[in-house]
Amino acid sequence: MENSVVAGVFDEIANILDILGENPFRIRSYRAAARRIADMPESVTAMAREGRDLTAVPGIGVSIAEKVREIAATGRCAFLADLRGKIPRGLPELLRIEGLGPKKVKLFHERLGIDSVDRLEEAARSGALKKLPGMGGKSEENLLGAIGRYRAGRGRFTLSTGIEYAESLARFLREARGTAAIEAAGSVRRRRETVGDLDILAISSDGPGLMERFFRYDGIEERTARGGTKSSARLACGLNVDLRVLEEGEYGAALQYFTGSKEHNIALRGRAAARGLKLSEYGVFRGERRVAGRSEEEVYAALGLPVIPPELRENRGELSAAEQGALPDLVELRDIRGDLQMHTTATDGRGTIAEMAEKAKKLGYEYIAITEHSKAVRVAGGLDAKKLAAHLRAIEKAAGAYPGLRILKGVEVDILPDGSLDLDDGILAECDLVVASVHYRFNLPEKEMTRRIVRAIGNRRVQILGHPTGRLILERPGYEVEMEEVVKAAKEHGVVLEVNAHPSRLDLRDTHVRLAVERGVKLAISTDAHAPSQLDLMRYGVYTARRGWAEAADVINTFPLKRMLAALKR
DNA sequence: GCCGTTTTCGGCCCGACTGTTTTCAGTCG
Repeated sequence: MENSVVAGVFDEIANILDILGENPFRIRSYRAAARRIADMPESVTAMAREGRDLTAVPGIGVSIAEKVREIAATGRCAFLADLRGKIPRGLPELLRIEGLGPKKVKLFHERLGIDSVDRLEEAARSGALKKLPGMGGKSEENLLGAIGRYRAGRGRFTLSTGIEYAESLARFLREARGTAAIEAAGSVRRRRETVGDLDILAISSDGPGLMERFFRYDGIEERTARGGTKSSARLACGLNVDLRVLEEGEYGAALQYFTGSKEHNIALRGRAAARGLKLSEYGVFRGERRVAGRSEEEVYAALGLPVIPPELRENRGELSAAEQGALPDLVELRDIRGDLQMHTTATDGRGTIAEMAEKAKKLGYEYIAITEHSKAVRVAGGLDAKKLAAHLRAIEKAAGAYPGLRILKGVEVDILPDGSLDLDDGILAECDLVVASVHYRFNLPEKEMTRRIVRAIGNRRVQILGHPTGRLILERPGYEVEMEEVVKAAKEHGVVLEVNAHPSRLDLRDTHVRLAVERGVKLAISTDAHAPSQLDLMRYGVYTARRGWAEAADVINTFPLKRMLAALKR
């Protein structure tokens, strides 16, 4: 069973306990455990079945370990079933509406019998809500807006959307007079796969002027707050942006604080407290005196640590690694020497071989691989053996025009439902590079899907496993597969796992990258480009690899050609 | 519910903002 499912159980428990008005610390424990489990690279139910000690996992104690074992054994959780009976089915969903927390959900239900988004909207429209204590016309109005946004599913955005707006806003604001620093913090800076909003921090000698300019930004739809140090707005795309103007002496502390993650900050604050210090967004304090805050270097140094790269700040062991001087030397975009998955007009790509090669040259690459779909992918016009053979010759011919760039003759062959490949051995043997991927029959039971992929990995022609879970961020979850088994098989057969750099895929995801790195399995960061411009998406794959603690040595397309080819051998 | 070089009991991060108040509750990050 996927960890996200187990995490979902504990999140739901937390939500219901929250509405019931339970002890907030007990609720926090369930949420912390849920988050911890979702982040674990190993399958927690598998650990339970193997009889391993789950209480060794931080955040999991006797009670939650017991529930995990129950879920692993029976697929259900009696405690949750019991809780569900205590409140109407629709209440937990209401918590997902912006500005609505457990107290109000409870109040609305007790006083007006509201148990669904529809009934909530009705009550808001009829003016019934504003008569309740603590509510008023403004609250009602805001709630209606939030319901609309919730319905539009505008909650989160892909990292690329977040980064594009963050960079555009920063460029725009940098032009304001008196702006000394401008930077996006938050999940964008940590390069999380999705972002909920933007936190932009600034130092300015003219705060009001900067706020003024902020509200003149083109994409702004609505001003939602305006204060001396903080203003907020919602962009037309639905993204919320906070702009904070800070003093020089607190900028580093604020950058650290607003970059998060929350979990990293909590751990860091605990570390501060243990040293008789207090850490807040205003600095590191000993008593009343600020001892650090100007820069992140200063803040971390005051706590006896080197600066931790933002991508690692998830409280997944980065603090102890930093303490021991064992932080990884993370892979960087400039380490990348080539791109090992892309498509051309021969199938569903929108660039010719020559156009892809031109773009690769501009990026300074030493090599690329053209990896066309195989015939099972009908919608993409996948190639059969005969057409692929012709295409391989076309690649050879085109390659002559690019002496400094090695163009590998590749294929992205489909993994059929039984784990066999869509093309036979003869034609695969003619390719320099075989990437194998799943493109249909996603709904196999986990065991079968795992068998399917593991069998493909066992095929001696396969060198890279493409987008290993098949997910599309914010659109569909990946297929159910035991990643532990996949990584194990990859290790055994010397198969490389792809980190697909497309912002909607980022697959392997960060926690799976970490698992692969820990097990010594090599990675390839590939854009899967379907147009020349998409070769620029490489940065997102690098971010994801960094979030998984990958170093250049873990990523084969940071190697020079000869060494890269050697790494593909199996 | 979790956790422990001060604790196996008694803590658990902490401050800003909003909308409602007449000193604060709820939500958010």
